[in-house]
Amino acid sequence: MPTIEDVARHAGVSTRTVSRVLNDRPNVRSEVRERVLAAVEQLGYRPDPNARALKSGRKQIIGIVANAVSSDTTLRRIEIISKLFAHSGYAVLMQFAESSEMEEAAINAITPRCDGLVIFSNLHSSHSPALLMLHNHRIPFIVVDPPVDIAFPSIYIDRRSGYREAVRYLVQRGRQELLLVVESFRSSERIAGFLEGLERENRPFRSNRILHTGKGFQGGVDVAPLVLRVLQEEQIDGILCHNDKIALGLLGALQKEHIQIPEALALIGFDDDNFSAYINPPLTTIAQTGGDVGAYIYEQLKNAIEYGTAIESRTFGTGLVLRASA
Amino acid sequence: MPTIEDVARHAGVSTRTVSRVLNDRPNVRSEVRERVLAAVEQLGYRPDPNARALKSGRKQIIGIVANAVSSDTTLRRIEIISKLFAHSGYAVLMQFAESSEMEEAAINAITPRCDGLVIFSNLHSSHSPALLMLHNHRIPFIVVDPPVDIAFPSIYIDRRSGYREAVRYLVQRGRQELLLVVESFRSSERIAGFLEGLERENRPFRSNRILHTGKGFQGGVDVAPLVLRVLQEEQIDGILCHNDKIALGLLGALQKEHIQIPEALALIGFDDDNFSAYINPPLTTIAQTGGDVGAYIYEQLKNAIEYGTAIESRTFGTGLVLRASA
DNA sequence: TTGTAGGCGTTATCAT
DNA sequence: ATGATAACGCCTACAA
Repeated sequence: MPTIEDVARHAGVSTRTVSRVLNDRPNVRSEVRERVLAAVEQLGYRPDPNARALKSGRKQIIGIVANAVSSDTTLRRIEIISKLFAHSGYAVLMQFAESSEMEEAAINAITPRCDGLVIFSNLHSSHSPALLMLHNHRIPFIVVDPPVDIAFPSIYIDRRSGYREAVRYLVQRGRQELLLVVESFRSSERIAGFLEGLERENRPFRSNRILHTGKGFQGGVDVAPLVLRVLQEEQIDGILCHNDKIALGLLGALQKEHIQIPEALALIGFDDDNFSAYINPPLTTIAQTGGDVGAYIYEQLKNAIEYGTAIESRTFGTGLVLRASA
Repeated sequence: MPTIEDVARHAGVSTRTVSRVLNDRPNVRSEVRERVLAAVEQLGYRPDPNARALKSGRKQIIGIVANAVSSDTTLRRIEIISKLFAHSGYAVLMQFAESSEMEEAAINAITPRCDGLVIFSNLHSSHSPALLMLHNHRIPFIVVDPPVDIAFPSIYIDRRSGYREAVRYLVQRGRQELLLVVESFRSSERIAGFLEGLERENRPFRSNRILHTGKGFQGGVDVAPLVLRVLQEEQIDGILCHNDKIALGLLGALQKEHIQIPEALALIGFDDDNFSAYINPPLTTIAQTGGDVGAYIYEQLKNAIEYGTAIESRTFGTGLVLRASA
C-alpha cells in the first residue's frame, strides 16, 4: 500500500501539498494539482482512513446498533439509512445485540469508530450508562422506537392511536364484539389503544377479550384453537392482531374452519408487511404514517454531525390501511 | 477521552505494560495486571480502535457490499453474518451500491477499513478491477451468488437443478403442460432448469411456455391476464414461478377467477419466503439447501482472516419444499 | 504557493 | 517482568 509520502515523492512535492490536493484545499497551482492526481492514480494510492480518523477525528461512519429480534421493518430501515448515507460518503457500521447488556457493550464498542449512532433499542430501562456516555461526549445519536420513554433524542411510533382508530372503525362498521391477539413483547401500547377505543365507543371490555400468543406466523396458528373457542362462546365479529404475521397465521387456521372473512369476522393486522396486500383476502392493517423513518433519521443525524444541529425527537403516527379483510 | 498513557500513569506502570494487559499478553505479574485493570475501570478508558488499526493493521471489521436491489434473503444473510461475527468481536461495515460502477467504488472505499469482505454482487462482468485489487492485496473476500461465474472465491446457488427437479416432480404427478413465469433479471438459470427438466421427461417445449413479467408481487398480478389467456388456449396444469412473491401475486389473481389450486393447476415458487407456508393454499416452493449460507461465509472468512486459510468456493443446491399448492 | 516537523494513540522492538 | 522509544499514515500549525 503506497503512502502519502510515496505520492509526494512520485509527484516531486511535499506531503503537505498532496494532503492539500486530497482534501480539496486551496493554495495549490493547478499544474501541481494535476501532477499529484496523476501520481495518486498511477500508484493506486488510497488514503488510510484509520490514520486520517486518528488525526482528524472524522470517521465517515455511522454506527447502527440493533437488537437481535430485528423485524423486517428494522432491516428495511437499516437498508434505507445505509443507502442514504452512502450518497453522502458515509458507510454504516452495524452491530447486533441480543440483550440489554450486549446492547450497552455494542454501543461502547462501536462509538469510537463512528461520527454518529442510530440505536434500534430494546433497552427496558430509561437509565442507560452507554447513552449517557454518548450524551456526555457530544456524539450525535438517535434512539428508534424504544419500548420505554427515554430522555434522549428518539423516534417513537404511536401504536396506541392506530389500535384505537381500528376499534373505532370496526365499531362504526357495525362490529359488536372485538378480540385482541397480542404477542408478549411490546403489547402494552396495543392493549392501551384497544381499551381506549372500546371506551370511547362505549363498548364494554371483558378481560377474556385479550389473547396472548407466541411470536410470528406460528403464533397466529397456535392461538387459533383458543380464538375458535371464544368465537363460539361469545359473538365475536372482529379481531385485531399484534401484527400481519400473527394475522396471516390466524387467517389460515380460521379459513380451514370455513369462517368467512370479512363477512363473519373482520381481521386487522399491524405493520403492512409486503405480502399483506396480496393474500386472500387482502389484509386491512395498521401502519406507520408520517413519512419514512429512515429518511428522518438521515436528515437529523447528518445535520447533527456536519453542522452541529440538535437532533429533534419525533413521534410517527399510525393509521388504518383499508383492504378487504375488515 | 483518556489515553493509554493516562492509564499507565494512574497505575504507575509504563504504556507497554498497559498494552500487555489489554491484549492478554504474558509476562505481567498478576498484581500489576489487577492494578492496570483497576485504572482502566476508574478512568473509563477505551482503546482507540483507529490508533490500534493504524499500528497493528487489525481492524476487527468485516465489510459487506450489497447491491441496491437487495432481496429479503440478502438482508437476512447480512443479519446472520453480522450476528455471527459479533460473537467473535467483529462489527460489520456495510455499503450499498446501485450499479456495477458504484459497487467497484464501494469495494475500494471500505476495503482499507476491514479485515475481510463479503460481496453480494450484481457484477455483470467476470472482470472486476476491484476484486483483482483485493486478490492482489491478499485481502480475504468471498462473492455471494454472482450472476456470472467468477475466478475468485464465491458462493453459487444452483437454481437450475431446483427448477429441473420441480418439473420432474410435476410431470411425475401427472401434470402435462407446464408454464414458467420469470422476471427479467436472473432468469437464465431458471429457464435452463425448466428446459432441462422438460427434456429429461420427454416433454415438448413451446416458446410460448415462458412468460416474462415485472418484479415482485405486482409482477405476479400483472402477468395474470396473460397467464389466463394461455391457460385457456392450452391445457396448462402447472406453473413454475420466478419466486414466491410472483407466485403469491399470481395466486391471488387466479383465485379471483375461481381456478382451483392445486386441483386445476399446480403452482410452485422459489425462495421459501417466510409467508409461504401460511398462505392459502400453502405454497410449494424451491429453496436453497445445504445449510446456511451466512454460516458458511462466517466460517470461511473468519478462518481466512485469523489463520490465513484459503477460502473455498462452494455451490449450494436447491430442492423442493412440498406443500399444498403442487 | 509550498515545505518542515510534531503529534494523534497505539503496538512492538530492544534493552534492562 | 518491565520500560524507553520508534514507528504506523495522516493532518496541520508554523515557517519560508
